[in-house]
Amino acid sequence: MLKVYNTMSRKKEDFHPLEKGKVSIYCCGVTPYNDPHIGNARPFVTWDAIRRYFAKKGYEVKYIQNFTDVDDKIIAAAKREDVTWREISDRYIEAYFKVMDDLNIHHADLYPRVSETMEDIISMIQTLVNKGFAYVLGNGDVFYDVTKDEHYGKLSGRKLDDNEAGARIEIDGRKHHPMDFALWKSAKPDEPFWPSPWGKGRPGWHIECSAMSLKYLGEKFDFHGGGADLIFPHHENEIAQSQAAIGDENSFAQYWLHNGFITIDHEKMSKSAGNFFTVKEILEKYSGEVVRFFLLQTHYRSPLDFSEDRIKEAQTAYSRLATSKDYLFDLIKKMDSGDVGFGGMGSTAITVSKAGGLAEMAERLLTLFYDAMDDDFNTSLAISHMFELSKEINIYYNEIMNSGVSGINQISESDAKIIYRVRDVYMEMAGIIGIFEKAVKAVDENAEFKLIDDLMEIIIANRQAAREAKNWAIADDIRDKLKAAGIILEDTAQGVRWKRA
RNA sequence: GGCGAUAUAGCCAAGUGGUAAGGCCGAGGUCUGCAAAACCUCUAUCCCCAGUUCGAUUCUGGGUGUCGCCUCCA
Repeated sequence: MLKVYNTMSRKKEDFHPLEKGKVSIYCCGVTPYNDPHIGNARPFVTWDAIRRYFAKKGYEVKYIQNFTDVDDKIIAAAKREDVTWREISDRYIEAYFKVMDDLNIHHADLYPRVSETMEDIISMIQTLVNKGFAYVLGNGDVFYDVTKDEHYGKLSGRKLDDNEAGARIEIDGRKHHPMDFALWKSAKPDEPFWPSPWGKGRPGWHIECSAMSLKYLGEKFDFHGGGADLIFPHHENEIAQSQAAIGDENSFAQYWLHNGFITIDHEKMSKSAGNFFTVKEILEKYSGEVVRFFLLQTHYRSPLDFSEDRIKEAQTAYSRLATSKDYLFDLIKKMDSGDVGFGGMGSTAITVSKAGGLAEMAERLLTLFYDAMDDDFNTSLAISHMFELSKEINIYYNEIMNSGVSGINQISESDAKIIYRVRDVYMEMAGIIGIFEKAVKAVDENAEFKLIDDLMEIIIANRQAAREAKNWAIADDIRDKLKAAGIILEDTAQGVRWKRA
């Protein structure tokens, strides 16, 4: 049974989908006004792993993620650069996709934008006004009236009176209650605007997510997610306005999931504080898969400190897993190309299966992997099971490579089947974590990679000749130069392996 | 001030009422022309105090530390 931690109840709950076999997810997206930073990446990587997991379990997943493309910060950026707000939002939406693609993040089923959802937003505000949950000021501003909402504060656990004490914001005297929030803002000069029953203006923050999720997922859907800082006020307000508009306090999202923050030197990273790393700059030194792996090595709700040391560590750990993957594919490549002489029926009978234990281990670890994911998507624990399988694969690989006089010629047919199965298990785990996709694809589908593959064979063969002549200077020189070029050679008792750094 | 998290080895990080996964780093070893990779061995009693219990790191209460939200923020 899948359990998820629901912020609403502050505990883990059994997950029951609203509709059998289907999962609907709304994840708060970004306001596209600058390059996404590593903190932005966390929720999207998290949700990507979650939806991959649901898909793997056979659910039909519907995943919606918005772009808040009408916003103060976008307008401000546009003014700074003397371009239109749309240029800014288009530019950074593009930047968003570029970076997320590098992180192997599957695209959402839909990326609604505020600017394209205006009618729905306006009609929702109208409903709230009609029902008496919102009031219109003389200048055309519309506010949500929190005092009309007896359930207000149920997600964040806040009471209306508690919030005033330490609030450092200047209270807008036109509001009926300090916690009232804007649904519609009348346009100031030089600002983009849309016509509405209350005059020219644009939506306030919060209402867009309500309108979009209801439009595309209906009055009830399974998950709503985002960063922990969105709990209040953003999600609180979404709940308030949505449930008020629908008239059902059990409507809207059923499970609220919030990821923890990324910190830099244990301080919260934030754009305003200036202590942030964009994903782009991290990707200059580390692959998207490593960044992704780094994020998933910690449970999504825990805080996560980012630093050069941490990401380096993740890269080393990732390489370890990748080595086992390479071992498996190496074995299979040899088997498929006929380098492996199968023992045939006669010799199979006298060959003790070396892979038997591995097969058992793989199945057990796969089960544990799923158990971990079932426990509130514990990718950290799930990955640890992958490491255990990795070790078993390495042991088997070394054993089989060291067993024959001429390398691997000891694989019985039954063991071969096991190797394929272990490959599938290992790649299934990797597929949920979302790693080993670029490299695998590259070899299969990329002609240039095939070429490099062939070239490497030539280089290695020549270097081997030098080694046989004990010309270590040339052999080492070739290895050093390849390393400088980004290719690592490993001389083993069973032959030479190469991989990209 | 209100609300909410969290405290596990040198570092990172899971987890359980019955003496603690995994990763990184470090030490020694196997293999090896060297290097690398891989493998083997070694490295914790879980912030403090009190309580519940046969037994708590795991539950309860208190304390302390750290972090976050209450203002745009993933």
